Amino acid sequence: MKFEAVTIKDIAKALGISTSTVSRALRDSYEISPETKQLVLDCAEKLNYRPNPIALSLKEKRSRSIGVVVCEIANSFFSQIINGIESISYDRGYNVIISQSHESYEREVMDLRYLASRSVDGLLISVSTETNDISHLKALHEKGLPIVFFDRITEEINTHSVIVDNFKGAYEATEHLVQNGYKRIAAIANSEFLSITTERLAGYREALLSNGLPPDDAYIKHCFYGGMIFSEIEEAVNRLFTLKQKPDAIVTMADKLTSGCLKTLKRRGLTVPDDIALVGFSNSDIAELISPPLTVVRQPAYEIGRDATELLLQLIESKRPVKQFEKRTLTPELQVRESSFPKK
Amino acid sequence: MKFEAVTIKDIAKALGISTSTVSRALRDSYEISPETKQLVLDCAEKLNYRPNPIALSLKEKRSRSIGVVVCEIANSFFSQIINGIESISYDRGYNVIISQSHESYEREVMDLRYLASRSVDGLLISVSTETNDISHLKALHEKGLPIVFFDRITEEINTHSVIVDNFKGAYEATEHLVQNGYKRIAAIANSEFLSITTERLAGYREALLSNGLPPDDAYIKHCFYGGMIFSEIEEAVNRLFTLKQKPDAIVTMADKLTSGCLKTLKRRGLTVPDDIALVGFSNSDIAELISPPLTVVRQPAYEIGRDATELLLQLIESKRPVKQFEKRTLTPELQVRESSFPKK
DNA sequence: GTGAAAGCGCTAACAG
DNA sequence: CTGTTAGCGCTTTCAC
Repeated sequence: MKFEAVTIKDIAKALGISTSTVSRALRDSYEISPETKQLVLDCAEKLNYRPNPIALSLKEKRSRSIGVVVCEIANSFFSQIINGIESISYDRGYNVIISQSHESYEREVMDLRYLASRSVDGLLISVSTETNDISHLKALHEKGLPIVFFDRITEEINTHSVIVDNFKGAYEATEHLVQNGYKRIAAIANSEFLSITTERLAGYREALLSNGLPPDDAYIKHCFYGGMIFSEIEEAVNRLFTLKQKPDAIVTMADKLTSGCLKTLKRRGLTVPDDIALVGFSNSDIAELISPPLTVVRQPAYEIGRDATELLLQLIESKRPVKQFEKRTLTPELQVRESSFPKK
Repeated sequence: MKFEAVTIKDIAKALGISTSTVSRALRDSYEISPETKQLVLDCAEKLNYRPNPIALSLKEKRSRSIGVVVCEIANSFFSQIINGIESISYDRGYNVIISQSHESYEREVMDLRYLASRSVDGLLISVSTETNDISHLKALHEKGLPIVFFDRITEEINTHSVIVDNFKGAYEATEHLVQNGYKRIAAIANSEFLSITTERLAGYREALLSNGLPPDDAYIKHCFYGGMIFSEIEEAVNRLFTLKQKPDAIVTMADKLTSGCLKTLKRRGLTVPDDIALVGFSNSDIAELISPPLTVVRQPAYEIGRDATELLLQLIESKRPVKQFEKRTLTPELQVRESSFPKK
């Protein structure tokens, strides 16, 4: 059930010339006479000739496709990133093959195996929250597969990466709460080894410290599965409320955690920000429609995708091995709304 | 900058046998002696041999990839669909190449040309809101490209399609409003020629009629760009408020329109549902967190993607031309929340 | 039971 | 300026 495509051979036959002449004419080679060129071009047009990318890939030993691994497509932050990835790849004639890890290390390893078997020319990845051991990535990298990390990166592999200033994002969110009169600010983050966790918690701690509030680890909760299991977030929140000194504000360090946390607070019948304030990393387009309108740290997701793709294509298309790597850091934005209004 | 892959040739050389023997051994052909087979298998294992999918594609004249065209990835409904598409394709060893039309007809045509040039084995598409003329799709279909439509379908091409019962979804949403005491129920929909528009508006009209409320076209507004331009929705809403008899409720017929409409209502300082009630098609995971919690028609998006992919792979892998086509209709669910609470 | 050779669509080195 | 040929990795007749 597949339609027969027109090949270079058909053109050659139609014109009574050799395939190589056709090939050269199509690529506008200087060796071909203008007349022949025109003839070939016209014929190609007439027969509606389309070069077969697979044959080209086989020849050039490149697939013109890149692999993308994210935890979840149906997450505003990542779908916006994919949007950015897609826009650049499309322009440059690359396919994008998307895989989801669903925050599972095991699934991530499988995804990578799959992408490698589809011989992608390069890889864009934000590791799963479960991923601590990155030997699967190292192996690919050592074999020469160009990789660019974004969002959740690793220092263990020397290559380009694109992130936002996570420290700053969390710092500003936390300091904003302090300035609005909140004193016992808790944090809910992903697993401990994730780069975004470390960086964001560092910003959070520093903001507390420089505002004279000693950070207390009892106020920091981790979600090992990144909130893929709702009960995980629920439990983290509930735990915070068992403390003698209940928190009066929470900073959530990722999209999924932000919505999950708010959901939990509501189910507990708490009013935000009167009972407890909330600021979270979130790229939801409807943060302003939420009740209460959410104060968020919003990341330039489209730009992250775009930049990561540009860097990756640069690696892929570079003639000589790239030795200098760039860690591009974009700036997140704190969007203040009601969920963090000054404490009464 | 690409790593050299192990080929069948390397194995042959290492073992001092021919490539055809290796090929046959790997495919477990009956013609090869068990000993040779084992030898080859072991060697392949040792060298970490991976078949080159591109070479296979060239030979088999199939790419093992399918193209997907949606208006926008960063839209809950579509990202959930893609999630479903991805899960099936992954299991069956197919790549998914995603393109976005951004609700532009022109862009859709370009996407299709691109996908065709990448020689996808099949196509999953939900047409853009601008798409009225589908000759570009017809051309591909006639050439033999298997196509499955989902969500926004067309009757002009005889093939499988997967939708939800749009009539029912809109009917229930509208009737629910009527039962809660609303009398002047407006509708905001996509462009007129879209299948979802026709079907949903039919359900809306029928619900009004069978409840003794004559439908009035002045209460129906279309967004030609599907709300990709926010001002479009804003204007639609504003127009409704210029009517002598202002509406007391709105039904929005798509995700983007729902959030856009609510945003507009809020900016106008209106309270939902006291000033005006709202029910909309939406697959947002945080509909319950919105202020007020939104009554929505939720579609089984993951299942739509899953079913559409199954049907497509069925077409692709079918030995004989398929003549019988299925229009699979899933059931949407009305989730009642505050935004449509009984009129006071 | 195994090997040699052709061919998928295309490019490129080598001849004229 | 154009044609011949080989080869990318793999499968598959066709010989032996």
